[in-house]
Amino acid sequence: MSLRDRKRARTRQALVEAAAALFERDGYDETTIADIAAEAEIGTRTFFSYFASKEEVLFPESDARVRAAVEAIADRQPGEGPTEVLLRALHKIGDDSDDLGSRLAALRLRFIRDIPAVRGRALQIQTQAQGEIARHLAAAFPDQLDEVGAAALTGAFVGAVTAALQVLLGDMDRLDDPAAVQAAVRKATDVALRPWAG
Amino acid sequence: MSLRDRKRARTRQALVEAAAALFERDGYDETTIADIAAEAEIGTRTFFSYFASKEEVLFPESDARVRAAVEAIADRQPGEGPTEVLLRALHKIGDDSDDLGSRLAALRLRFIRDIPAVRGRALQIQTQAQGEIARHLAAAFPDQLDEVGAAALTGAFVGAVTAALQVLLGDMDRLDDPAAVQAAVRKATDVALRPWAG
DNA sequence: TGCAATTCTGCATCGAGTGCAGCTATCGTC
DNA sequence: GACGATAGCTGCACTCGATGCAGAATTGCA
Repeated sequence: MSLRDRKRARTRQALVEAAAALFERDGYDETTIADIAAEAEIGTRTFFSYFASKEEVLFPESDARVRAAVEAIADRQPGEGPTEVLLRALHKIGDDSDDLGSRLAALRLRFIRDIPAVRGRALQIQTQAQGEIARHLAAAFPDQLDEVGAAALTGAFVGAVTAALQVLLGDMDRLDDPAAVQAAVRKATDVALRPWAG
Repeated sequence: MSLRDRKRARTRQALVEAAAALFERDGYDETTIADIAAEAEIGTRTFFSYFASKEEVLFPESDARVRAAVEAIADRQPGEGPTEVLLRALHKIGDDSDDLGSRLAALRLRFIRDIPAVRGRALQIQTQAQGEIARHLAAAFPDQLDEVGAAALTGAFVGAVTAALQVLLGDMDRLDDPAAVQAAVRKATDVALRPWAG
């Protein structure tokens, strides 16, 4: 890893932390990109060479969950069918929401709930992730699933979990309590996926 | 209905049609709100007293589908369970996509696919609709469903249909062919809801 | 050390969206 | 039909997100 790359990674991290701090202190709308860039000690213009928009800085690891799911699909046992594999993949995602304790994760949840632009971006990321998972699932079970069937199955699972989670988190006041959020995630996956578990 | 209201409705309609015409001719990004307002012969500032954002003008009847679904839930037969009612509601929505033949509907589909901001807004509208349907469903079956369960069930159905439809429309080049789109919608609902139909 | 390739940065610009203040048109009443 | 009251329309100024561009600064490599 060259000096350039290391420096770039450090600057990126600094931007995420600066944004988190300012968002936390002043709120999302009240924080401008110029503020964030200044806090991270870079030029305003340079922000956009790290993140394409203001929302992106809230989702710096947006493909981690897809990787986890793809991994779970690849690790399938000989006897497993598509449903079991997908269930395992989603449970895995739910379990190792590694960064859930971070400041950024709490902010993200709050802003997804409160700021339309952030909610829209989150939904887009989720839709894209869902599509990629579906394609991997279809590729893993070519004789049991076509593209459309895999998308429908994945959409059903993800849609159920997301909707349940939304209700559970919707009337929670302390989104910054990792244990409570983790419990909600677990309950959502349990409730949503129960129909298929048996 | 007063003169004021009629005039307002007419202006609103004029804005939708002006936007459709300009979007069709020049594309979404290339059309400014000032253009749309000028075409509809109102001041630029006035646009925002009819639509809160540029995307909104593409979704002028965003609550029609929710109304249809709520109606279907209200019309339930004595013997029906939540699943059957919800299936009927979603099929009804899929069937009477009344405006599907319109210029605006074709544009909307294309822009949902191509323009991130529009896609984000569409996903938000869908999420909200889904939530309202779930609440009505929970209210209709208070002893069989709680809020979370109703959300999960609705999310599973809507998620499945949406994901299937996305694949089917994704590699379609003529989104302005109402028959083809209608066929895709029908196929998506069939494929996605088949697991529950039996 | 010096050259080439990236990266950073300020500047100018555009468009979306908001607050405000004044004007115009409609409504209900006399 | 005239009248204030109310709601809607409009231009203006402004903020902020986002992009293109060109020059300065930094890093990689010979």
